[in-house]
Amino acid sequence: MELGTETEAKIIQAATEVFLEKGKDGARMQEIAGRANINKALLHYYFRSKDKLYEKVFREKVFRFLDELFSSVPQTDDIKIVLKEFTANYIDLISSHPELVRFILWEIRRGGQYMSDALRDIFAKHGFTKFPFLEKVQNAISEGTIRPLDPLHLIISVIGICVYPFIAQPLLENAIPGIQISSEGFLQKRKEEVFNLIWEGIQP
Amino acid sequence: MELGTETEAKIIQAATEVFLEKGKDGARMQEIAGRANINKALLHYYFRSKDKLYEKVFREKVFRFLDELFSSVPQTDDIKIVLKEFTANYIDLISSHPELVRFILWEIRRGGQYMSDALRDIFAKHGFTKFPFLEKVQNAISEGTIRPLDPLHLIISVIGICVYPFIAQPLLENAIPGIQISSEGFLQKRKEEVFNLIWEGIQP
DNA sequence: GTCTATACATCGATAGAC
DNA sequence: GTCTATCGATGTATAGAC
Repeated sequence: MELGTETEAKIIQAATEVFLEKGKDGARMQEIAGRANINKALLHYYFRSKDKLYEKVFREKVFRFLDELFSSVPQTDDIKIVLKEFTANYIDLISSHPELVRFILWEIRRGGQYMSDALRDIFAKHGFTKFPFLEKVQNAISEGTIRPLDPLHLIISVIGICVYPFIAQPLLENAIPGIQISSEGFLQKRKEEVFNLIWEGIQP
Repeated sequence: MELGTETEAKIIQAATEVFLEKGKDGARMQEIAGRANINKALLHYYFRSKDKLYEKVFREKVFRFLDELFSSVPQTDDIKIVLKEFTANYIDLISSHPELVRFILWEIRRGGQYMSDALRDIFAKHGFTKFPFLEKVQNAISEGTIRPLDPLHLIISVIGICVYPFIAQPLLENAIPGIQISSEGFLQKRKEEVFNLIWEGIQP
């Protein structure tokens, strides 16, 4: 388990920037080398190919993101607190890594294999056998805290509600004058509206 | 206003396929020519460059999609019917073009200019001055049919809920064994769960 | 309009000096 | 480890015969 050299770190840094901006196919090894202030040959010395470099960058970025995401699932069994905190944390997390959304979208469009692998790794690391959410929702239904519903669909909806504004960010900011998705004001309001909609939507 | 030749249609068809599969940068003119059963030279005869061809394909595809989407907003003022029909229609529409959705979203994260242009054109064509939804929601709030909330956030949430399963489709189908996003069973269930969550979520 | 042949640039990747 | 130089493949685009 090495820490990696300084040059390696510079390459990863530069590669991340370029891959995020241009996508895998649009990215050029020349540009990555340029931003890292080295030459192309050195890129291939450290990482064997463009594919390997991309995989390394993607895995690292996404793994950290998912790790942070799943660490933000509250420990309590109180479904109201779980939902409130998770949505707020999730929105905060995404808003502080807006570029990453594009990266992940790109990868999913390509088939989503890396993402699935990363998810599996995260599950293994945290010892999950299923979405940590799922069980809490099922329990809440059994106890009658929330109305009967399909937990899987609820989770999909919650994630969709949280993540969509950031996916559509350029479009929304272009189509709706004055809106600023990443502004503190919008995020604050968004968290309230999201939680209210979901919470009211699942009352018995 | 010509109808275009048969060859032109073949090219558009092939180009659409390849661009959707590989993205703009990943697409190769050679492959497009191959699928259209012509040679590369003819591509440049009909469309001057790869850029022009891409723009043409994207604009056409997206315009039709948005046109269909906005045509599916029900005419009635009954907010319950509006929501029920719109979500159902929207989910149906997306499920019949899942690759297009992922493509559009990726394109949006690239800057979204084409999309914004297309949106503006659609608004102009239908004579909208704002989201047709917005006014209906505002009226429903004034009449007390639904609780006070921010209409803009509601719309964002509704769209997010509908579209997200298809964005994450490859990931979901990989991570959750047995799930089939585009299957009739899932879609049917999805429509019910989505409407229930939203409708219950906005009750006074 | 459609083809073959080819120009020209750029890509990822490698060889070899230091 | 780091560089220059360059390879072979492939990309977009064009010239010119038919």
